[in-house]
Amino acid sequence: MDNQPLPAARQRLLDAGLELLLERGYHGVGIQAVLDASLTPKGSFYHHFRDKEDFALQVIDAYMAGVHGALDVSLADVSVPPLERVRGFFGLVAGGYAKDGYLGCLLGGLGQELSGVSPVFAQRIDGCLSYIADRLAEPLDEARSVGDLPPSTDPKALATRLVDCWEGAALRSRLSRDPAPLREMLDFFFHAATRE
Amino acid sequence: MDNQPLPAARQRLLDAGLELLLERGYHGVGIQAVLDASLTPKGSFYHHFRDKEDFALQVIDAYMAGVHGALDVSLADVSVPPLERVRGFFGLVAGGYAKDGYLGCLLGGLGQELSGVSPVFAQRIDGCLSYIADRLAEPLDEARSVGDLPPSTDPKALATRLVDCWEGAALRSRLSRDPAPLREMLDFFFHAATRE
DNA sequence: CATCATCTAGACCACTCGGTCTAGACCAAA
DNA sequence: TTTGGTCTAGACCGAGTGGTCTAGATGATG
Repeated sequence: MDNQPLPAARQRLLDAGLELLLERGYHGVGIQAVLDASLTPKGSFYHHFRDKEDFALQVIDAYMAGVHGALDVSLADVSVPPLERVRGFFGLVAGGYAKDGYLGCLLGGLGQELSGVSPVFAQRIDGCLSYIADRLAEPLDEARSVGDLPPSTDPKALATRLVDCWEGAALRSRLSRDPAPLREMLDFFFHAATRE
Repeated sequence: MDNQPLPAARQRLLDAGLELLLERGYHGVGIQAVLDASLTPKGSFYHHFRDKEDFALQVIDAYMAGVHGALDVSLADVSVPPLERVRGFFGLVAGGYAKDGYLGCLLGGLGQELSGVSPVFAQRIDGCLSYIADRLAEPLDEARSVGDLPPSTDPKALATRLVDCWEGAALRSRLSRDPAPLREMLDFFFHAATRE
């Protein structure tokens, strides 16, 4: 059902929306701006999306598709030590941030802006972050098994902490348009987590 | 010069703005909503503030005045061990979050929403976070001196990491309207930082 | 060709936005 | 009492918003 190639206009709108929402936020982007950026008339927009909220939620889905890909790529190679697989994931993500000029993470941006008034967005984005933590918990558990993390480690809790702290570092990176907070946060985190 | 009591209307507007901006964000709050919430006519608003941007920046100043107060209160008592002073600060901040129903931190909220398009807000908010880290670096340095932190600790870097990770936990707390991410993040952080 | 659903095209609408403007209330000083 | 600055009061404005509507282009199928 989803295997047919996406209509061109729909894909153009999602691509433009991803870029614009990351830069300007939900209320900072008018539908007209998305239309202009993607050279698409308004009729097409409302054919493919129910309204602006539906559009933004589908942009989040598109963003998460990229995250899923990065997770699959990073965590698949079991010949790499588990902690390095986790770091590799964040390396891929940071590489994505670089392409946008270090505007941080769409989940953090929309989450901050909308979660005060929209339970729909709040739950959706909270679920996305939980999903990432769940995926990361597996290699962390493996790392504990092979002795790369202390036996007292709770992999799920550690993964949640890692994702949360990453979002904080992503905010700081966005404020300063600088990748340094991301790398420094990972250095601290892995240094700290491996001690006990 | 600043010692005279603030005009009542100005204070009412700032109070209402703080609450509304935290909940709905910059573009989610119209000036009319601030006027309605503070029972103030529009003429007063534009008498006291140049425009909406100026207003939001002054709301940030008001927010930071509270942070300064919390820092002063928490860090002053040298009879308390330095690491407990730092934790005490975050305890006060978390208590403030509780009063709003765990909507997180205004700096994180406005920072995410506006830093993509407004260098003014980006630099202002980055400066606020840096200031907090600077203040926290002092007790962390003291903790290192008395042996509560490893000698290899870089107090300024550790303080910056702490503030960044706190902002990430505050986002998560906002998404779920739950204080747990805040406490868990602090537990992890202090456990980790005190190991070598 | 004829039919019909899908998608493009953009004019149009009601409404809200940030911001301006004028009028007047209030009060201290002359 | 008159003056003049500060602050309140809200009508008003142009621009832009999200969303609707009708018309037509397109393309697969009978």
